[in-house]
Amino acid sequence: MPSLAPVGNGFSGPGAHRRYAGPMTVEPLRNEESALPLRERKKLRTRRLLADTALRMFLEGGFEETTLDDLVDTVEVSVRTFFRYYSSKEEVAMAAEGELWEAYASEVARLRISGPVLPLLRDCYADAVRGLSGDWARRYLATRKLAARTPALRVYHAGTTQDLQARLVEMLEDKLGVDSREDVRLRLIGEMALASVRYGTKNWMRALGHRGGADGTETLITEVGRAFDALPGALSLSPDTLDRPRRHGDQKGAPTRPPRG
Amino acid sequence: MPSLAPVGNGFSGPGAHRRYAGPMTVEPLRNEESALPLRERKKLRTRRLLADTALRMFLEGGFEETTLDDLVDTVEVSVRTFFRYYSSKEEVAMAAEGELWEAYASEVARLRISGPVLPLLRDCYADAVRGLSGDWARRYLATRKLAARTPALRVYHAGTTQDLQARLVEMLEDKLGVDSREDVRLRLIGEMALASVRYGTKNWMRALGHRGGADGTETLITEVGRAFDALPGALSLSPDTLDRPRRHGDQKGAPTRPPRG
DNA sequence: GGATAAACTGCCAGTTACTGGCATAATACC
DNA sequence: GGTATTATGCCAGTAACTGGCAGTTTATCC
Repeated sequence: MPSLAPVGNGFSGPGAHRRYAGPMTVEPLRNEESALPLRERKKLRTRRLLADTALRMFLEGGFEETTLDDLVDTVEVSVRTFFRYYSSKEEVAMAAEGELWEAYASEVARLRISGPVLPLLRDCYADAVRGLSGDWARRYLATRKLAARTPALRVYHAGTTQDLQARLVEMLEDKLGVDSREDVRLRLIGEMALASVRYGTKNWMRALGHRGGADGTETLITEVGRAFDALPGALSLSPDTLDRPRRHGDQKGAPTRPPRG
Repeated sequence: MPSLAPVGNGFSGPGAHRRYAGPMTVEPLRNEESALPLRERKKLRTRRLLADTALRMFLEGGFEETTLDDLVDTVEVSVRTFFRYYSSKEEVAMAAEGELWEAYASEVARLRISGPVLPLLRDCYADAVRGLSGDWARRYLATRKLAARTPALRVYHAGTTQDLQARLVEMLEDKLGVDSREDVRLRLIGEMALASVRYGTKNWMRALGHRGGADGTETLITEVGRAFDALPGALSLSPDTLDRPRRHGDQKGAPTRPPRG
């Protein structure tokens, strides 16, 4: 067992249990969902109601302050049932992000590689976002805002991001036929792809914070794409190559760094 | 309050409490510690005993399986006291990494920037590692091995790494006199520095896994340095630029990716 | 050296996330 | 309409963590 990449069983609901491994949030169905067995539709409804209610309550009352009992009382399911849908309080809070990660992973999975890898990964992200429902962007923005002010969710977010990255690298290994342990660049590509996603998303949040979130989807894609494209230029960053005049002089204490050993 | 960067109060022991924010593991004293007030030395001893014992017990009996009561019984302190030294079970397990992060951050803090930033960050890492005690490399290797097989610790690790990155970027902003929101490259530099650290460390662990961990310190520095230097080459990765002949043919299911929208 | 102040420690009782087991109820299948 | 499947609820339990207070140890001041 090389690692513990997220499982991703069929979809939603009662399934595996493990304590804190990668979440398995999925929800791949959007339009096809009317053609589902009645029971499945009910489960899906519960699952969404849990995520939506949780997000709303956490935003209003705070993540730590809002107890799981509060949530399940509101949704009117038992605690035990909650844990058959989500494996932790963090997971239900970050459900929207879980959907994105799943979509991204499955875009990369269907990818056939020719040409430079990094732009391909950028396009996969765009396709993934476009594949999500119209309501998604709003939920995701709210989710990330909540996470920004909640330490436990920031940690959880970092964890799922790392998991996703591991999955991407693994898939790229297969597709390119190389072992990431032999070619340094492969794993670094994974790092940089996720770095771009993180950074682009941060800019997106800031942009949408002021103007209302009209069409978040396209803005998000633009920002993340911009981050991807900025990578080569970032490598050579030095004081001399800065655009804007930097304020010289006071370096905040600490003289030039003396050698340690 | 822009974010919740780790506090890093003086050193060790009973102090702040918050639930899950950035850890504050420090232990900056090594040789000077004999010249400490008696009480401080005692605290330091307890703190180290907790970390060492925890690491040993977790490695032998598993992180989840070993309970906090087991630990405090062995060390012979009360549970309440434990939480005055470490703010979570995860933190005590990853204490060695906490020390590294603190050392890295303080190296960067004393940095005066001239020339390309990335090589400077690479050297800071080297200096930080060299500044840690001789025992440290062994503890760190054990810590990371434990984390590799423990989901909760992988998540925690991802969290602290993100926190460190945020701190680095913040410090670079100050030193360069730019706002990372205005210059994309600044934050991406942070992403890539941490990416190199992560990746280099991974290689180090693999290298030291086979041959015993003779002098881990220098090997670690070498591997991380190598990862830093490989960054520019990684950006252009494409099937054509791969060194080794890639196995063609079977792309594991999934035909060429059809456009989604 | 002894008294006062400060800091560290232990105990207790409580909250909350999370889990296994089993009985019950709802749905699918025939 | 009867039966197998599967989701749900309840119960009791564990383990991480926290606040409060009392007791003890160390620093400080005289």
